[in-house]
Amino acid sequence: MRIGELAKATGTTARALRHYEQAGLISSERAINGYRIYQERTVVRVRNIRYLLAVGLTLDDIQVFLPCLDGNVAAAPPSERGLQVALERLAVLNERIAVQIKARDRLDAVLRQATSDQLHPVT
Amino acid sequence: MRIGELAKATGTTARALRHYEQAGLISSERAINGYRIYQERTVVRVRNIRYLLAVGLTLDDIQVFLPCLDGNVAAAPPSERGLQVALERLAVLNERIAVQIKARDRLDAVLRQATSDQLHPVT
DNA sequence: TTTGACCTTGCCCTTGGCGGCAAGGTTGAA
DNA sequence: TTCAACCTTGCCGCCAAGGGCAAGGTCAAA
Repeated sequence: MRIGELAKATGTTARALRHYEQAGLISSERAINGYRIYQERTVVRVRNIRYLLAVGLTLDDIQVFLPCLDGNVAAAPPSERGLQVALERLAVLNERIAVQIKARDRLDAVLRQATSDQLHPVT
Repeated sequence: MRIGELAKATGTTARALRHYEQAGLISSERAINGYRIYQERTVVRVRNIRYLLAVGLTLDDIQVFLPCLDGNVAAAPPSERGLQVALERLAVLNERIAVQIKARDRLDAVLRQATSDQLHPVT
């Protein structure tokens, strides 16, 4: 299949697929005219990539999952290192979330005070 | 006071202060030699800017808070529009947090399954 | 034959808050 | 005098995952 077809099959864009290729996550053969030709299993591969992206990993992280990208990622976990990376990423995510919740709460507090000031202005 | 002094007083850098000035958040007079000269109250102003940044606003958002940046931002809330912007920003923050929590939970689920697979390998 | 859909590489742009560097002027102190 | 520490403007880089465009090649159908 060609890049446009793969894009449609995976709900992404040709641009993104070239990006994944440049990142070393997928590969392709070339037709005589230079067009990229993908194998059927690349569909699964790309879907797994998208899944891991949606899960909060980066393209760089996903490198580690390469060996198992053609199967069911959610069911067939990767190597030790894959787990390690995923754990680290989980920690990063949790950290980020915590920071943003703190910010949210502070902003919330400011607003609460602001509106209460409006209701009960300081005379 | 000059820029370096202000930077130290507010725990930031000269580079950041020039950035805030370019964003129209602070202003300065110039000495004969071209050096920026700040008033004392700019210290409070910059601290307020930093506070609002930490709270999750952008420099652009903070524009709206300009009229009250010299007082206690947390205690003296801004105009209607300031509140509006803050509310919108709060919504954005909440949205972002929700998305990341979803991602976190999915990654968590993957890992949970992965480690349970290791504990109870499929024979 | 010519249109139009598809493909190629390459390169700049986006968001945000600065960091860092170049290349130069200013000043107080040793 | 000359050095170090300060300051100036201006501009590129960064991080991430692509978007978008230019300029061109390819191919099937009408």
